[in-house]
Amino acid sequence: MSEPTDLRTRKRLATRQSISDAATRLFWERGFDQVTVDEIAAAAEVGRMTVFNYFPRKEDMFFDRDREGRDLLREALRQHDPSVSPIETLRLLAHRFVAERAPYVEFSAESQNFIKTIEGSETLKARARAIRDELAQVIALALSEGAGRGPDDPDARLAAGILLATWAVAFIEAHRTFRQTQDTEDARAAFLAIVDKGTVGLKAAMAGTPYA
Amino acid sequence: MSEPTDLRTRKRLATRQSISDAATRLFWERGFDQVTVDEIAAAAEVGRMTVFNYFPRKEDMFFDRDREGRDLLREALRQHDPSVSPIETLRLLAHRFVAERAPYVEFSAESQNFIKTIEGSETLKARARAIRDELAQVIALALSEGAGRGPDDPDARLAAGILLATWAVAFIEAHRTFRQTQDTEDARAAFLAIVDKGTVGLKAAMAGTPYA
DNA sequence: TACAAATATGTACTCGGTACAGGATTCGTG
DNA sequence: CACGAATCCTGTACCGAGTACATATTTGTA
Repeated sequence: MSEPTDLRTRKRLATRQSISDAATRLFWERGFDQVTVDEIAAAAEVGRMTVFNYFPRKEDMFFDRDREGRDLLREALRQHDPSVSPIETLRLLAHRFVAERAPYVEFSAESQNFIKTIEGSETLKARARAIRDELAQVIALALSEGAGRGPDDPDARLAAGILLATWAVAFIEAHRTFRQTQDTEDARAAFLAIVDKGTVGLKAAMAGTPYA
Repeated sequence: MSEPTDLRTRKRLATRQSISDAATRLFWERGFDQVTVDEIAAAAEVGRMTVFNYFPRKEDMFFDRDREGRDLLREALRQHDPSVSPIETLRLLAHRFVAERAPYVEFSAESQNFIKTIEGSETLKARARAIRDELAQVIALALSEGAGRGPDDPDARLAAGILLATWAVAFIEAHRTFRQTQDTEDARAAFLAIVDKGTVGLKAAMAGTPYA
């Protein structure tokens, strides 16, 4: 995490950051679809190919921290307390994410704009759905592995699917709440209320499995 | 439903069908991404613009019956027996769909290829996810409306989200089962087992709401 | 038959993304 | 310090989906 002394990597990270910053600014100003990759390249003062070198898809400049989120999730699941059921662990994890204002799980004026930008672009919505499915797969894998079952255990997949559906609805509802009340605490409460409600169902569905 | 005597509409439908047939054949032969719209137009003996006239997106030629499925769902929910809970109605609906071999809910050698084609194309997977979300919205709307709640009632959204997650997992697992056993009945059983398991959870989550 | 509406198509364009190849910079080693 | 090799940056040329716009053709109707 400390500053790399390596000039090459320092430059590389700087270039990447410069592109990301330029892209973020332009997306914020005009919306995702109203910005071309050429404009981003020009704004970041790099060649067009350099942009694609760092961000294979245009959407990757927007969802820049999705890998981070996935790793965070995987890590949290890997070292979970064996005396607590996996599903309960995930519920607590959601609570912790909210409390700690984890990436993508905060409800503020800024995150409001984030949502608006996504909703204004079919491409971004598609990518959001894809990320959601990737997260479900990560969780399904972690669950089945933790239970000593095969990698495509149907129960694990069902649990992960229900869980991500719950989180997604909670996420959207929390932002809707914030939009109406402008109150972060209200939004957090709405988020957790839905997560808890979904968890009740999830536990019921997983009764008799190692996941409940 | 009967043959329209109108020449104009007859021609229009014939053209549409011709494009759809050509596209289906080519997708089947080479996979979605390996076929260009120009090739489809040539195979259907129409101009390229005509293709886009009937199918705004290339994916629409593949998921040609998605509107049909949505309407079917909406219709089935509109006229549901009030003595049965909405969620139970949806569970029975899933059973009925399987029994009646509704579009997209069959497990055969042919549908196997359908799945394989989707899995071979990121574009098709993205579209499948989008359709899934559209279906969730349809159900959420039907649920909230039936209960006299507002159009974005969180409970309805959560129920719809969990339901579609369940159906999606059931769908995938059923196809995986079929791939292994080549037995349609096994696949159906796998499908319904997951649907029922998800429904148990859904009812638990929705306890105290009008949907359970 | 003449006219309006619906349908079919061509041309030209935008934009995201890829293949490939060459140029520049930085790093390690003698 | 010099030199080769790896890494990074960039340009050119291309592909394919999708759109805008204009036009031609066909069909229904007065």
